[in-house]
Amino acid sequence: MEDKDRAASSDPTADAEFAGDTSWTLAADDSDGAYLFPGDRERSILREFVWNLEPDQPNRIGTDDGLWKPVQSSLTDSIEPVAAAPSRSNNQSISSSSSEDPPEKSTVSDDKPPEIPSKGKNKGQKRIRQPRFAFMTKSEVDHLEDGYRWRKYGQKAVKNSPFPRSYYRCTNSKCTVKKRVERSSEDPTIVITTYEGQHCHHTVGFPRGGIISHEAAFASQLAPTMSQFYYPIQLPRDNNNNNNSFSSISQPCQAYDDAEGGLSAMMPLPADVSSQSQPSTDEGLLGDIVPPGMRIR
DNA sequence: CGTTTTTGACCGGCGC
DNA sequence: GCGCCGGTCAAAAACG
Repeated sequence: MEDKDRAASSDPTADAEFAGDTSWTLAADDSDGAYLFPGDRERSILREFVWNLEPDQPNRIGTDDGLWKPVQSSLTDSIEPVAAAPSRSNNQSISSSSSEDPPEKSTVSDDKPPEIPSKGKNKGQKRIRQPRFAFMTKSEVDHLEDGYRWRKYGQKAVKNSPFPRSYYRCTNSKCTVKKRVERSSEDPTIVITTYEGQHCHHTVGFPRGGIISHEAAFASQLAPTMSQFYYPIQLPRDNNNNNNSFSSISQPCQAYDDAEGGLSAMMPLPADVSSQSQPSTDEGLLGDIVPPGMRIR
C-alpha cells in the first residue's frame, strides 16, 4: 500500500560536508516558550510532538531571513506534561505510566499464542505517550549522531511531504526511548527530530572525545530543564519555568530498577553536561550547534 | 553469524 | 461505520 515511502530518502552519506552546516531550533513545550517554525506544516508536526503548543498560535514569527524566534505561548504556566497525550480524553498524568509497554516490550519471545496472527499487543491497554519534544536541525544528515545507539524500526511516508519519516528505538534493551526523524517539506535541509521518553543509561560515547552531545542531553532531559540549559539568556520566562515540573516527567526508565543502575545510570544533569560539553570540534556529529535564532549560514 | 535496515502489513485513533 | 493516517511489528534482506 504505502509504497510511496521510499521516496527520496536522501542519502545521508552523500553530502557529509553539509553536516557541518548545522543549526537547530528547538521546540519544547511552552514552559520555556515555544519555538515556532517557518511553515504551518512543521508547526503542526511539532504541535503534535510537543505538549501544549497552542493550536491557533497566531504569533508565529517566521522572519524572512529564516530566523526563527522563540515565541511566548499564551500558556503561561501550564508546564504540566499531562497534556502530552494530544486531545485524548484521558486525563491521567503520565507520571508513572511508561507508555506502551512493559520494559521488555514483550517481543515475540514471550508467549505469543500462535492463534493470534495479528500483532496483538496489549489490547485495551491505552497507549500513553511519554513526554516528547522536538527540535529542528539544519543538516544534510538525517540521522544525527547523539551518543546513543538507535535501531530503525520503521519508516513511513508523511502526508504532504516528499520525505519519509523514520522511526528509531534505542538499542538498549531496557530503554524505551524512541526517536523519529523527518525532513521539513518546506526546507529539506531541516531535519525535525523528535524524542520520546528518557534514557536510563549512559551514552555509548562518541568516537571522538566521548562528549555528551546536546542532542543526547535533549533526549535524556527533555524540554524544560534542557532549554534552560541551552538558552539561559534567551529565556525570558525563566522564573516561570520552575523545573520542578520536570521531575514529574523525567522517569528514568522506571520499572527498570534492576542492576543496570536505574537512577544511577542516568545521564548527568544538564548543568553537568553544560560544563563538560562544548562540542566545538564535533562538526561531524551534530555539526555546529547554535542557539535558536542564531542560525548559521 | 549477529546486528541493523528495509518494507509491507497490521493496528488503533480520529475525523467525517 | 468507514476511511485515512500515524505508529509499530516482524520477516526478510543487507551489512559488518
